[in-house]
Amino acid sequence: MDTKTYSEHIPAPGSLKERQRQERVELILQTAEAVLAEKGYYEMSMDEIAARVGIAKGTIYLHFPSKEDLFVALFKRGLLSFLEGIRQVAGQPLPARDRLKLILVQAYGDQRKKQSQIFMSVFSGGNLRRETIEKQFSMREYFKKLADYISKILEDGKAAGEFDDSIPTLVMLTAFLALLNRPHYEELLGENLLSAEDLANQVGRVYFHGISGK
Amino acid sequence: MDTKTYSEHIPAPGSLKERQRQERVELILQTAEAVLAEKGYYEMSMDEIAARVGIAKGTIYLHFPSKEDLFVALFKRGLLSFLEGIRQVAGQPLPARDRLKLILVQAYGDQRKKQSQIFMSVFSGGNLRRETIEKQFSMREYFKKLADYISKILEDGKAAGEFDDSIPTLVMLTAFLALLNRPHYEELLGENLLSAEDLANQVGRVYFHGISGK
Amino acid sequence: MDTKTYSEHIPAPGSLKERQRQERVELILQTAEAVLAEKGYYEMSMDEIAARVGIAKGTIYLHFPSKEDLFVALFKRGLLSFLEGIRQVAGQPLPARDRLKLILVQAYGDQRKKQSQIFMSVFSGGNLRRETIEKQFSMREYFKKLADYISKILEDGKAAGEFDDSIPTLVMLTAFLALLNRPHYEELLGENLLSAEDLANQVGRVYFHGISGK
Amino acid sequence: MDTKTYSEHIPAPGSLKERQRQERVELILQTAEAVLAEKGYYEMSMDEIAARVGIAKGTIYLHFPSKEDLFVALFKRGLLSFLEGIRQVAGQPLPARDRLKLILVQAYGDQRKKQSQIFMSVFSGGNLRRETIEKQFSMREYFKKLADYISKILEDGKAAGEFDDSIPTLVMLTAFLALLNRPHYEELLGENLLSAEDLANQVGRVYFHGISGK
DNA sequence: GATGAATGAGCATTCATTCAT
DNA sequence: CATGAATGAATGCTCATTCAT
Repeated sequence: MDTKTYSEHIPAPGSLKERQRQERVELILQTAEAVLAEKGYYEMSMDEIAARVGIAKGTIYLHFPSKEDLFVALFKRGLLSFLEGIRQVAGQPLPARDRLKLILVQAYGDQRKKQSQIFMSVFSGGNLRRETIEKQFSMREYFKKLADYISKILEDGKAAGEFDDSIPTLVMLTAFLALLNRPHYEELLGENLLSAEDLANQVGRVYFHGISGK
Repeated sequence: MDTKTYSEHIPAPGSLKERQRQERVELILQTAEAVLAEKGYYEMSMDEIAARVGIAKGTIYLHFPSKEDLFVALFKRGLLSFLEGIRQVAGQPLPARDRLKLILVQAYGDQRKKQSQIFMSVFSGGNLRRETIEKQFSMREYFKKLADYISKILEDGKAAGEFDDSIPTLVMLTAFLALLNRPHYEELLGENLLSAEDLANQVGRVYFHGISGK
Repeated sequence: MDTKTYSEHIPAPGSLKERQRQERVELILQTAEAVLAEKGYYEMSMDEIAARVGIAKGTIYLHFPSKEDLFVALFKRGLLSFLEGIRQVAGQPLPARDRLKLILVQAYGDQRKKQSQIFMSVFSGGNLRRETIEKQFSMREYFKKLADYISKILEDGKAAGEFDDSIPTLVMLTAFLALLNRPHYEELLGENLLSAEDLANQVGRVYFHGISGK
Repeated sequence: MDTKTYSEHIPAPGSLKERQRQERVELILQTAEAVLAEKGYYEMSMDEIAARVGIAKGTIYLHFPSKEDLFVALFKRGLLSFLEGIRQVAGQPLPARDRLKLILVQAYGDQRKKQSQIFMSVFSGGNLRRETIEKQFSMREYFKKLADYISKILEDGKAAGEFDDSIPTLVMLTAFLALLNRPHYEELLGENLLSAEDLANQVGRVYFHGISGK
């Protein structure tokens, strides 16, 4: 333990104060999210976040003990949000392939969910900050969950005769995970970016049927 | 302008001086590559590079006007190396699917080619440093080439009856590009990382035949 | 001006309110004393004091306009406490040398009197915070008193034939004052710290008889 | 080991570069010494030191890895300087009491030696920064030396019949060490501060003969 | 050309103090 | 009166970049 908080106030959960605090924290998180998305971890400065929120720098430190902690909070939020999306999809009474497609859609964009995006980008961003995150909470457990949700869908699909049960689930999973990163290539190649849905459809089509001729 | 060194004095191309300069530049690039791979852009310091090369910090600035320029040089190198790998594969007298699998292998690892790795990691690392790079040279042109090589293979495949010619090449291409990022999930989920080849096989299998039952 | 609280409203001296205020102030002083003794001025934080007392940080500022003022109040308290100890000793019907020895004991330790300790430590701590203190109240007057008490004892001793009256009282005083600082050397050199009394005895012996052979 | 120096340059001991470096370091030390003496550790800022020296802040960090290190260097310097003074005095062919008096003079002032002063003030300044110092080098060993030099003189004195050999040397030493701190009382009490020599004479007189009447 | 000491803008973090509730 | 969230000036430290030698 390193923190030197002396005043550990535990306010009533529903009180006005507490609600205001929550709002403040939310505002900071949203702003930081935007800055992080724009500039990345190293170029996101506490000064800028504070300025954009319209508060003093010190105020951020009232809610997050350090830049790293703020970042981890952001990442965790993204991860949980992403996971929650998947959980909901996984439980829906739809054919396995439709569920998978919905997951692709979520991963590819769904602009409403910048949170997921943050998660995805950090996530796929190589070794960037991984160490930092690990120090604070175990991602493994959450990734296990993620993998479990997807594996479950895949197995549902096999059971329902939708998917070829001669292919090991793990292989299917691996390929699917590889597809989750939205390719950055597009921005570079092309004029018009595909919508999350269109992209998911194209990718999904291949995922399900492959490209081979008969 | 494409050259990144800014020596005003252009020595005779084959002279001793010039050869030594080239070696020096090469040494810097290789070292920086290693550091970049280990620590990422922001934690790669000019001091460390200089120390590892065994030259003075100022000397780096004789060859690269800034850290960003050095980075861009590195990235470009990686991109060209990757592209060259693809060009070679594309030209080989192999079935299209084998050629595609070789490309996957190259993207997924091929530890001998740290250069490609650098390229891939930066590349898939979200917005990281993209701006910077764009300022210096147009990636678009190179990506166009990359896409062209792959599209060519896909069309070869269609012509040879290997691939389903009712699927637009662009769709195939999009899905293939989405697969090029090696998923980071592995490290998190699992015990044993797959070799580049194994991973390419699994992913390739799905890419070619899909996961659907008949 | 000597009072350090700046409440504009002066309540009836014996009222309940006033008594509670006094208690509050006393509690703050005691706590601050402890923190100051433990951590020193710069590492004593208003947050910690408030937390230890169990009040809000702002409340401290109701009674002390600034950290410096709080410190000065503490110092003054220590000084007065030390002075009071000396006053009591000075008035006792004991041989001069016994009274001096008691003063040494008080200066060297007397663990019960943390207040005196605070005073002594700040006091002997070089220039530390002197300016600050001077801005707020004149120590000179109190030191004059301190010197007067001791000089009086020394002169009592001369009159009683205990001390050599060919030595100017001022010289005796100077040497005595020099001895009042407990040497920190001990902690560094040695195993077992002497008790305040043992140290006073040894130092006193030399003070009274010197170290010369006959 | 924590340092991240990459370029560990080992220059020729007598080279011009090296001499310049020494001068620079010396200048920083002297300036820092002055600031430390004026303001104490916590209010000595790296900015101020740099400004006074007329260099950039970063330059200080070229020579001292942190503020703490700078401080420790300063303290060590003071300690060694003080010790060296004592060593020289201890070896002189003078009566023991004259040697002790010289040591008092040195401790009390000798304005030329601000270094010793720094040492003395930190030293007597309570717990201030002790921890910090200990982390970096063992003071104990040096204090042992200091105590040894003085003990040696005391025993010389006993052997020569100057001092009463019925008093344990340790007692003599303890009292002497207690006298080493120049009393701060003076500044407060009096108009005219005594010169280091006058003070040493007065204190010495009492130390040698005590204040008792016959 | 090399060198590496010097630079200084930039950044995370702390904490005494204020003031709206 | 009491509170404690908010403030923001201050500070230690880093590191890409420059330039005199």
